[in-house]
Amino acid sequence: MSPISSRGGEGGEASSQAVRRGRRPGSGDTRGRILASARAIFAERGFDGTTIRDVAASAEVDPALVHHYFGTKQQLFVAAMEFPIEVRTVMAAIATGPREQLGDRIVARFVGLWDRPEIRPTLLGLARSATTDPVAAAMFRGMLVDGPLHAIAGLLRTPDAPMRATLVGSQLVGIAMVRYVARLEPIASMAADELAALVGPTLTRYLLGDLGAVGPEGGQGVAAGTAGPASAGPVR
Amino acid sequence: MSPISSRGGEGGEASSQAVRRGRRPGSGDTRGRILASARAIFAERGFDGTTIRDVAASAEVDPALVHHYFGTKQQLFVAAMEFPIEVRTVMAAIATGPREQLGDRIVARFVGLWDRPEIRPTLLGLARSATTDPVAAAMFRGMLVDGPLHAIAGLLRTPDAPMRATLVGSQLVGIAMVRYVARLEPIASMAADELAALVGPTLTRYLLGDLGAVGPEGGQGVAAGTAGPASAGPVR
DNA sequence: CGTAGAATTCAACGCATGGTGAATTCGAAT
DNA sequence: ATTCGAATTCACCATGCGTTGAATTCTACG
Repeated sequence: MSPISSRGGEGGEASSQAVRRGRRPGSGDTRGRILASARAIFAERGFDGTTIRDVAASAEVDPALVHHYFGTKQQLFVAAMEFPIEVRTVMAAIATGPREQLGDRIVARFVGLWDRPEIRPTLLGLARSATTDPVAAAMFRGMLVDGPLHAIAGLLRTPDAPMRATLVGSQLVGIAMVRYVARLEPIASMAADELAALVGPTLTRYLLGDLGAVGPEGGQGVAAGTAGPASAGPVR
Repeated sequence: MSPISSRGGEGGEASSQAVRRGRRPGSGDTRGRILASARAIFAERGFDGTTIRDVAASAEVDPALVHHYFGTKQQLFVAAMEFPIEVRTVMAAIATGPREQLGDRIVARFVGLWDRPEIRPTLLGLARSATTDPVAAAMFRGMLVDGPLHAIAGLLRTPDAPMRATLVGSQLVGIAMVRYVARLEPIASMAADELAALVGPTLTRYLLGDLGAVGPEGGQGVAAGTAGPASAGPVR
């Protein structure tokens, strides 16, 4: 398609600085450009749908250079999808405030993360690839479940904490899928705080509410008495 | 790997009925076997991760035969992921019963569908592929959103029905992802009715509850008063 | 200036993939 | 028995992919 690589070499034309090879003259942060391109394309098409050649083209670079910097495609993916989230800070912000709005704060932080343009491609790429690629699945899981959700579960003292945390995870994943992957209206275009007001109570109930006497056999989940946490009052 | 296609032809051994070609002797429903294999592999690896050769091998058939029956790979996908859900019946079952358990019934039906072994591969395949493939996305959307969700929204008479329905969709998608795709415990192994009891109230609130005075401009969403539909009760 | 090393590209290998067209074999109708 | 069409396979093609190794060009340091 593109006439770029038509390196015919016909005719004389020896010294008219035909093609550039070897190291580039000025050229700033090439490595960074590759990484950015990779992030964008992974976000758009997922792991399988992304080709190293596309990444290279988008970064205006030879495919071999991609390998030179980041070895295999999987390693490139890992490098591109890695980002620094200050889990500690976020958790602290979530834990602070009236408890009947715990869920609202979680949703707000969650959506707030996705709405940050430097972060969204990463999360999108992970989400798009996690359904297929095991590495992506592990990263996504480690980023949502083993991180914040585990921490949240730690805040609760009840034995059914894992279940509550997983319920929260399910609603969060659903929001991410509907709002950012599928882009279903009106949720896709909704303001963050509005969404938080709508979905927050769900999470609050999952975490602190009375989920009803459950328990398949022996009822280990009932332990929490009437409400959940043995501490003062669950929901206010 | 498999020594099957080692058609060496060494030595004499001319007439010992060497290799089978052409039409097979007895052979029942080959087309159906191909379809079943396709469904299983699509469910496991998604659209991108599935190769026609794998499907053919799993059905013990030549790859060309797959093309013979179902043209392109996309068409095979569409054929394999199609299934008859009696949306009408399901909807009727959902609409019948006490309205404060509307959500429970929805969750129960939803999970009930996923738990049926003939149907799960289809839904899994769609879910695994929808994040990447546009065709799969359209099918998934048409199956969940344009089908039941739209119908549910129709039951409500309020102007914010689409929003309520999409919220329901988000929680359902989240459950599907956590329970069937990611297989996170304890939700993955939970009994259907137990899950329904936990998540049902969320959906009931999304559909009928007072979601708080919302509205970016002009608060149109309040219409539902305290509980929701003002009519005698579309939900019985 | 000279030179080492990093950055960058070229050219290609090997492989797997989706797809095609002709050939072969069987079942069923004539 | 012959014939016709469906079922099934073979042998390919063209393409695109991830990856590699050697070559080239620039920068930085002595």
